Amino acid sequence: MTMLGYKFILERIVFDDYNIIVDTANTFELGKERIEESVNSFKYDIIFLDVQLFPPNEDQPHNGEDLGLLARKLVPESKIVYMSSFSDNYRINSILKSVDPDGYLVKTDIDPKTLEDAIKTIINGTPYYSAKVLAAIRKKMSTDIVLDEKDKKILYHLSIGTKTKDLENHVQLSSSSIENRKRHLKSLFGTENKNDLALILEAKKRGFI
Amino acid sequence: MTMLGYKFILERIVFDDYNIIVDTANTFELGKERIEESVNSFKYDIIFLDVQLFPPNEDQPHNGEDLGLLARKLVPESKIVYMSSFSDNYRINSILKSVDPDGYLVKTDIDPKTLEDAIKTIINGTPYYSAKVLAAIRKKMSTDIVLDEKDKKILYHLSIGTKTKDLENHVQLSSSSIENRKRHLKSLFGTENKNDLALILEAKKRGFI
DNA sequence: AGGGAAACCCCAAAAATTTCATGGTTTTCC
DNA sequence: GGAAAACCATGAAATTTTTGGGGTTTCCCT
Repeated sequence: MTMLGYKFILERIVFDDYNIIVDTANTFELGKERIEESVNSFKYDIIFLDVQLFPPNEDQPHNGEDLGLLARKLVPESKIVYMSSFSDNYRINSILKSVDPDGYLVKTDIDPKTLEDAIKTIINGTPYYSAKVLAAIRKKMSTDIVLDEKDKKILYHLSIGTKTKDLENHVQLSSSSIENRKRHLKSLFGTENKNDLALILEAKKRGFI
Repeated sequence: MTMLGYKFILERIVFDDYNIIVDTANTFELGKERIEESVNSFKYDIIFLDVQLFPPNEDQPHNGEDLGLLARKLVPESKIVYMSSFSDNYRINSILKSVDPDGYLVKTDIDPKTLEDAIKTIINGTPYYSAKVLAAIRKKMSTDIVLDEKDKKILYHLSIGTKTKDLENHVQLSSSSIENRKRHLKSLFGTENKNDLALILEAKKRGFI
């Protein structure tokens, strides 16, 4: 439904030199096919992707990030734009890093007017990020805290409720090293001698989770 | 002259709820005064700053970055927007990190229309970065190379022509450690067994210089 | 309130990484 | 052609990180 809504809005935008035609696909497989077909025929100017194609409890292993990576590889000349319904910093940062899309729009940020702006900007070669995305980017750019993969994993697992003693199974470190790193993280985020919740909240506030 | 031009353009923008009045200051000292005065009287909604207030050969130790940091400290409620005439990634990244301004406009990116957009966006609480700035940000966000201060200094000094053997005077490392780090940098940037120029060009291309 | 699990802290040894001095080879440039 | 600079390899020293093994404190459940 929302996909069709966007198709409708997009096709009504008036351009000077362009005329918009929207193809749609509502599963990962269908999207993959569309992209693969486009390789040897008409390349899309812009490919819009949803970050989360399915509810996470489905047994589908693929998501919008994979599709973006595929598109980047097969049709690097097509612009890629994400339209995500949720806006957690971690996901945004992860996709900006791995896919490096030409645009990222959080759905609650956009209306027909800004969508039009976004498209015109992106066609023009300038990336477009909506307000919530810019906020996440800004947080990332203005911090000088850098975390390696292990630190990120620790934070992530703590945030989903994994117990410290069970972290060893996920992070490939001894328990005392994990304790060390947790201490270090807490000092980085200024939550020394506070509990894990304080650490997670601060890390979230600063866009690391 | 350009300052007056901006004042003129800004004061002609029509807002629904706002009415623009522009104060100006064309030296660091004057700008500092204006900001200090504003603390106990009328706070500016937006403070526009030029990155480079003076030609670098003047004996003035202060620049727009210092002024931004001062403003952040004295009047945190005022938005800060940089308008820079040059657009090297290093400077942009540095200011985004230290001052974390609400906007950054490269002068060649903007015209009266985008300036108006920028102001309305910023007043609205969303940061605004012009095209060249977004390009720099995008590069930064999509790389997973992280350099510490010493690496950055090495790159910077190499880029301005400092000889490797003279780097010891600037980086507080032994010459062989510098050689090591240079080797490491070249492998990070994929310029193994190439000369320094190749390294610098690649680092520049990726937004590190 | 009592007891057990988890979280937290401290320390010293082991392991890994980085730095450094040394001595050599290759490249650059006048 | 020759000297300076750049580059490379190696092993020892210094630094940082990891690890195990103590312990105490906090949390949580019945």
